[in-house]
Amino acid sequence: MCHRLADLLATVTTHRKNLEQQVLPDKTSPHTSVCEETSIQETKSSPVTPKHHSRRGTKGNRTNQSVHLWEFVRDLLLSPHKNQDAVRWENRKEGTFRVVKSDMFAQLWGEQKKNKCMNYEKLSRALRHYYKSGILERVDGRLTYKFGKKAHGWREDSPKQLT
DNA sequence: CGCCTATTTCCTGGTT
DNA sequence: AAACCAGGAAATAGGC
Repeated sequence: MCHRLADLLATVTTHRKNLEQQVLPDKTSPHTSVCEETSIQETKSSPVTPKHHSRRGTKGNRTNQSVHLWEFVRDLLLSPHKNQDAVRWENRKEGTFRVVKSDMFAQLWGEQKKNKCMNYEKLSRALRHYYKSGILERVDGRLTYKFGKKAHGWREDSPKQLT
């Protein structure tokens, strides 16, 4: 849920996260709606058919289906397909990449997660969490990140796993 | 149901 | 001044 619009209106005076404000019976808004921002609602009849892995094949198909953020970014980098200039390699060998269009970058992630309220601020926070786990490493320069030791599958000559 | 992980959401404050 | 970056906290969502 990402509709705190009512909150904003109510918290005009105090902006302290305390005060248990669990009383929000205000249903004055018939369609609180999600946080519609960019009214770009193309997809409707667009052929977004992923058309691959139709769940099955070898039995163990339950290990993961959620696609982690870093994998999503890696796949975006690896396929000039969708990635409309949202993110680009800075140095493929090093594993550094740069977010060119932060808005679209967040847009794409939002689509993937079916979250209309995604934005770069929140996406970048999730990315920052990766520094601690070693999936990403910090590098200087705005909008630039680097794959860490725990990330795999992004090298040009990487058969797959292999630390 | 509870625990756990991977984000997601929010926020304060600093930097470019 | 608008966009970013840094993290801490707390809330969620899905899996097990």
